[in-house]
Amino acid sequence: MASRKKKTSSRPGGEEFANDAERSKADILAVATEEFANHGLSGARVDAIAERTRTSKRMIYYYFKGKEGLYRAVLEKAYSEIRSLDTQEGIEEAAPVEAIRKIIEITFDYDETHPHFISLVAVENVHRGRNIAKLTSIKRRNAGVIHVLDSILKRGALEGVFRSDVSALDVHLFISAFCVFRVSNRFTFGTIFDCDLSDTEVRIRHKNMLVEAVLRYLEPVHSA
Amino acid sequence: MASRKKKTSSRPGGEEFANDAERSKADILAVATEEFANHGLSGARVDAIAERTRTSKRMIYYYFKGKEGLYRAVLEKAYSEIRSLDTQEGIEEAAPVEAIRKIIEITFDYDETHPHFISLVAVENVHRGRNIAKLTSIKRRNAGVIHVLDSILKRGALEGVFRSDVSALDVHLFISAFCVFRVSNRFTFGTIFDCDLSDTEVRIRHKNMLVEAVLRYLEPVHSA
Amino acid sequence: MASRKKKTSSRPGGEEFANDAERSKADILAVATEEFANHGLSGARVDAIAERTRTSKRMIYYYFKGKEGLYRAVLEKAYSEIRSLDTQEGIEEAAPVEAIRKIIEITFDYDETHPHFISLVAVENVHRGRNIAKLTSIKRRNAGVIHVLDSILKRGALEGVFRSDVSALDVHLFISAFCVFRVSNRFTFGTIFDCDLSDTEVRIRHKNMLVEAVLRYLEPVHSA
Amino acid sequence: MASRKKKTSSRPGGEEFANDAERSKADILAVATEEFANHGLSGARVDAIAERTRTSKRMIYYYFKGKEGLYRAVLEKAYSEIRSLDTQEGIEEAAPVEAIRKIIEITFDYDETHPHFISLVAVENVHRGRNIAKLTSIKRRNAGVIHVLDSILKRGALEGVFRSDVSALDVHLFISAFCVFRVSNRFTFGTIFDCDLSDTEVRIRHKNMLVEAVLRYLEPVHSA
DNA sequence: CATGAATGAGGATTCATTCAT
DNA sequence: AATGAATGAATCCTCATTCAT
Repeated sequence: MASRKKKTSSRPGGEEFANDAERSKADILAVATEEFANHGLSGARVDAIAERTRTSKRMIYYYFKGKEGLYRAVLEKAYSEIRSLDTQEGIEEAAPVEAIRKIIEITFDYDETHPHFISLVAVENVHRGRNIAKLTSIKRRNAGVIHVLDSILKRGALEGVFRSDVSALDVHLFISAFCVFRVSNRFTFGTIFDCDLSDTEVRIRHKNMLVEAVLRYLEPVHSA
Repeated sequence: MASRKKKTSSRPGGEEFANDAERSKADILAVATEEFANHGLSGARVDAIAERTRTSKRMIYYYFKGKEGLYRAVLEKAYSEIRSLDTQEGIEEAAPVEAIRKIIEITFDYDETHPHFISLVAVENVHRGRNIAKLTSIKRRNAGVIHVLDSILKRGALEGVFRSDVSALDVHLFISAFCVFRVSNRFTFGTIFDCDLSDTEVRIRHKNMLVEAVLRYLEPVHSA
Repeated sequence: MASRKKKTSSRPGGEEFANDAERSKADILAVATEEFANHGLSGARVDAIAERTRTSKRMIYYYFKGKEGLYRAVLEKAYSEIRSLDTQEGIEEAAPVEAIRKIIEITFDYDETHPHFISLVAVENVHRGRNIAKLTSIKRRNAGVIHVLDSILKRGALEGVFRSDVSALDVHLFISAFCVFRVSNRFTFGTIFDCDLSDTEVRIRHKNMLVEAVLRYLEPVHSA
Repeated sequence: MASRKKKTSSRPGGEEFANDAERSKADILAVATEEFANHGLSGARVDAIAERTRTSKRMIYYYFKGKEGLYRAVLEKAYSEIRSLDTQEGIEEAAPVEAIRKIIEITFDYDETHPHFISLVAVENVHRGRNIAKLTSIKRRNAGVIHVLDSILKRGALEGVFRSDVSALDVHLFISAFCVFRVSNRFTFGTIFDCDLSDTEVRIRHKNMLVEAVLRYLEPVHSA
């Protein structure tokens, strides 16, 4: 994956690609991500992907073995690009309530700005998660959120601001459900209820709504 | 007069199909629903559908014009089968809190027991809602929930048990997001976080969680 | 396989094909036989076969599922066309020596006039008989020769004109080896030894040679 | 002077290769022999050959120009390895009958132990001997058998133990046919007649059978 | 209203080979 | 004398659809 010797690298250490091969691969992956997100696994056309690429169809097979290999690479890349919450500055140190708010906002904004990723996940679920099951790297990386959430919840419980009977996994599910659904189902929901979920005002309202809902849910049981 | 077992309808008015044509159509639709849900729009094979059917491939074209027509019919049927909340007895009359609980439980259970429907909606969203936009009947039927919710929310606000600054649409989105996500993303979520969302215990916990979260969210703003 | 209803048959009961489907299949098989015989299994091109056919490439897949299916059909047909010695008139009744002579001549002439069949068998052996193993019909049909030979050898032994210590299978192998080799290896043998095995004079000489060799071999052990 | 382990030849005159180049060539040829024998000319894959080799695919092109060049080199090597009967000690001096027996046994054993060679010859015949025709060296080398056989036959005729009306070429064909066929057609013959021609007992029986058949055939015409 | 046979157009993949160094 | 990366040109195959009855 990393560059080895080629001297076509622009600047060592920069964001640029080490060489043409890496650049080509990235080019193919970018196009393929869109195609798979917009047409599904079977609906995406290798020809169509190749045509929108700087390279040829042959290269897709050279680099990714086949359509399915490309799809898996796309899936892996999409999942790997999620900036883990672990690395987000300030979350671990912030007050529990603020940390939760921050996590929700990051999640909400990420999903909002990465509809292709959301689509890809939908596609993968239609295919019963067959491919993601084979990509063990994804598992390790993404399960990290749970630990972060867990420590915040525990801290909040100790401080008396959160109830102590909720699991991090459930909270994550709760947050994800809302953030993902808004994006994944924007077309059917928008059509049926004549609304535009991508509208800025709506987006802000929904983000606040989720924050409020989660925080209220996490509040310790009201003393009578 | 060349058909063989024409007009085998048992009794008009019963659950039975009016005739073989209707029975064949329903047969095709049932199989197609599964295939489209499990393989997506492009992934589903007309041959595969025909093979699992009592009738022949030719009939699919006869009844539904083509693959896309069949897909639309499947989509329409899936949406039409959602028992509208309007018709659910007791909801309109129940106390607001109970009505909300009831609505959530019905929604939760419906999605839980209709994964094909959830899949189909996911498929349709991958295709940007292109087809559902053409099926106006769906719009009319499904928008009904909003009215029911709206009247409950209004009633709750009047009675002082609900805050008055939330829209029915947002509450519906909130509820749907959770219920749908649990089903639509069960494979990726289950794989990444090593959990089984279809587990009975988990299901009950989640259902209660949603009820509690929504009701807490709807509570009037706490007086300081 | 047999005609069912189509009325395109020229004359019922004649050598003609029952309908277009059968005619097309036979057409494809004839061309494919040549292509597989001349280029091998991998060397034969589906496109090339289709082009020399009255039908299209698509039909090959329709009728024979794929290239391998076509190859197997070709193999089966080639083997099925060997007129079994059982049905040859006069052999069972003839004097043992004459029967053997007749069998050799029939075998020799058949192989001589069916180089494509010989080639096909060579191709199949290069592929370790993988396909013929699956065509059980061939086995049944062709093993018949052994019974005929066996009864002749037994009769000859009883009459005292043949020795009794040779098996029908070995005699068949002996005869086949010579007849097949002359055809299967005609190119390498012809090139290396600068001779033309298809020359009429040579062919006659070889046929007589084989007859004489087999009959001498079958002679009862010379009393000293 | 850029090569790494150049000129590693151990001792001139030994069995070792003169250098790495020769060793690489031999390595490629050995692998290619198997691949061409087992999959035919078109069926053999350059990639597959390269993969099983110590060197890279590029070397095949470097040394042999291309797939066909490699095939020809394989063919040439296979034919060149046949130890000419000329060099077999004792044959020319032995009594005619013994010489014939010896020749048959050598031929029989060689073919039996070199199935890849037999396969290669079959492959070459499927391709109508196109390539062998271009390899004149093969012709010179292999035609030697005929001279040896011829002198033995002549000697036998003079001594009165052989008839004088048979040509060396025909006898060679006769012997080769049996020996080659047993190996080349072992799969189809074995499958159809449910027998294993590689069985030791069968092999011995067949070898004796051929010796006896040839010698009986060569016997002077029986006086009445 | 019903159907088995046929098919054009396009889709995924593989092949032997060459390029740049 | 040696090589890893790249590729144009086929090649096999599948798909939704229509035809003829």
